[in-house]
Amino acid sequence: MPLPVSLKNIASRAGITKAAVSMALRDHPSISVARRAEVQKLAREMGYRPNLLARGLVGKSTRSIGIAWTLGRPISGGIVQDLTIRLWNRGYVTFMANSLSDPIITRQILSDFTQRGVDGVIIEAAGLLNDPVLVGQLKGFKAAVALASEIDDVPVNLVKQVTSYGIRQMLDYWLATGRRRIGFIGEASHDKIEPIRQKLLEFGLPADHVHIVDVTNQPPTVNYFDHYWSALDRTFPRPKEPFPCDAVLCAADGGASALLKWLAHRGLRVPHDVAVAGIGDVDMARGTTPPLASLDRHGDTLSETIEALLFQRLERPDEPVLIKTVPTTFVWRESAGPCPTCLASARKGLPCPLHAKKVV
Amino acid sequence: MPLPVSLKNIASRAGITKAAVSMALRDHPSISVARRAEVQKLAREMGYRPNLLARGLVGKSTRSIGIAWTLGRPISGGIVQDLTIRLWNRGYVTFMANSLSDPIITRQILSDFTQRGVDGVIIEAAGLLNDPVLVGQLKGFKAAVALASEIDDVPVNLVKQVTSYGIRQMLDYWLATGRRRIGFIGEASHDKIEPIRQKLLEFGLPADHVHIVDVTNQPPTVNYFDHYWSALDRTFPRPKEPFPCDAVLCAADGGASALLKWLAHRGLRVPHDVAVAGIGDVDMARGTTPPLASLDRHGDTLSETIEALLFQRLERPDEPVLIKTVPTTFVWRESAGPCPTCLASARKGLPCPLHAKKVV
DNA sequence: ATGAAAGCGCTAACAT
DNA sequence: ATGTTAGCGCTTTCAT
Repeated sequence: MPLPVSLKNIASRAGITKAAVSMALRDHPSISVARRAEVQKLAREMGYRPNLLARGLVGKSTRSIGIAWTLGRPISGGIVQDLTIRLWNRGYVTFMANSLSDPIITRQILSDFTQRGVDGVIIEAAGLLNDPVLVGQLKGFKAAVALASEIDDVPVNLVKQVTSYGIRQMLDYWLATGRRRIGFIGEASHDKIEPIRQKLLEFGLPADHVHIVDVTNQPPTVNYFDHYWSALDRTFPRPKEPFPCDAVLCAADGGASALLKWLAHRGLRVPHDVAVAGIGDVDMARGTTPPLASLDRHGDTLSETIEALLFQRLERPDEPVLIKTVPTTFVWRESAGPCPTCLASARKGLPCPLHAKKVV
Repeated sequence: MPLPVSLKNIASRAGITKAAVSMALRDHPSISVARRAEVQKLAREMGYRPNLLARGLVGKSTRSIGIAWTLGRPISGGIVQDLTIRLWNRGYVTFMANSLSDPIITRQILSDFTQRGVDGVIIEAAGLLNDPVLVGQLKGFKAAVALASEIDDVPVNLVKQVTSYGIRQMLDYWLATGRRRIGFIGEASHDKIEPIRQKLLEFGLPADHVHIVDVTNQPPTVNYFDHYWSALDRTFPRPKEPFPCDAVLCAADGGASALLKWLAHRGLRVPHDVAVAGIGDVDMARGTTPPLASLDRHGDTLSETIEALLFQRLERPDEPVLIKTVPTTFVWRESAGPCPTCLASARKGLPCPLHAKKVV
């Protein structure tokens, strides 16, 4: 293996100082154009690769970004991958660490990132932004972007996933199609439960009409199917008792697919007896029976926005912090009930443009 | 934000050299025990955090590992997440880069990793190990581990995923249950097609009896469902023509779930007319109708093995390179055909211990 | 325009 | 035993 060639090596070969070489390579005007070309050619021939550790030590940028994320969840996983590509295309390399949604671990991660001189951090901050220490750490970076769903008044660039948006769409549809006993399975976070309550109130229904199965998804959870299935068996141990809901939102598509099976197993028909929807809109949501309605988180928009806010801050550090919102949207499929387009068309006495034969 | 405190700051406060401080903090015997305690206390009070860039520049370790992976595929994604955690627990931080399975990009990534002085690299090397330049780069790291499925004679630690193992299990089962017209959908790589051919020959069937729909999964593919569905429509445009296979293996579970739907759409029953299996064994494989048989890649074993090989090399660099293999295993579910345990029991004239009522 | 000197924060090799 | 000097590879500043 060829040992690394440094500026000093080039300098001695060229008969000048390493400082001059450094400047020549970066086209500094202090070096004559002829010299520059000469040095650059030499560097290329010798296979010079700058030591990024040394450059980062003295320079103002390490061209690296730290990402602290709760890895392992199918939904947000794609965002991280996408971000990695986007950053690489901008000439930045990514430090990745699994925050496990834990404030202590996240503090350590951010501390490590600081010690490594990253230019910026991206943090998935579900609930973490309540920790003042953590927020203080974030402010220490040249640029920081948080992905959150609730907090507003935080002194860092924020991309806010408005989960409630899609949930409201979904509830409008469910309530309009006669569903009244709404259920929720998953981590019962504020941003998911509250919009349900609100919609119920809006329709003149009691807000405590939400049946919640609070399945805390410990971060390393991969198998949502079994996780939800056992939670359902635990919560509804008696097969003879009637199921209390006529529409259930699940916080994960994998869990929703479990619910579909579980309901069938109990002799309940979807969507006739119980409507079901998930969150995440993974590809296999199309592959369940019936196809699973879901909430699209718009991961592509999310990562695009995160990238934009990060570099906005990196390039113009003095401008005030920004908050951008990205909605979720309701993706209808059969598991949720009758096709909304069919319904709308039927109301006008027309056949459905999508399902001409299936007018309801 | 508190500006970073360096060894120099501590040194001037303590009235000694920064070198002495450095040694005191690391309990070097050259420093009197009393002084060590004194300096360590001072450092703690001042909130000293070593600059890892500087330490890496001079020291022999940056306590960082680079991962070059084809991100975005649901199967291998979990491995990366798991590795990130494992490395963090060992005190290492992870550089993550998306190789997109492209040799040129991967070369750049490895080059960048070198310039940043990583202690080791982990590379998902499907097909990449044929590139001699790339292998040369790998040898330049103190430790390198490659995850591959085919290559054997490569001078780096290798974790070999033996896909063929599970495929052979599956074909034994399919051929034993009377399936003869085997199909494959996905990227028709050697390690997947060859074991199918071999098994056919073993059973005295022509090896060209494999019907291949070569769906190249460009790396950023996320939506396997639609991808496979359109490939199926393209390959079999005429609904009236009989489907040529009685058993089909799909390279991705998401794609397999599309096949299930597509077959139903064509009026074919699964598993009666056509048996179906996927690869990856994602949680939602349990949620299709019928439940989807699959190949378990044993991601946990995979990442555990990668970790072991990496640190084995890091700690004992002089020992010869190792190759460890991890099999895939066939996970039976209804989509593949009748329950193997039922079959085995029936052969002995006993009821199936798993499905007592469903003896076939 | 050109080049030499200083220093980033740290640790290993040297003195005393 | 106790601590200082030298130097990692790079860039910025200062003098010519």
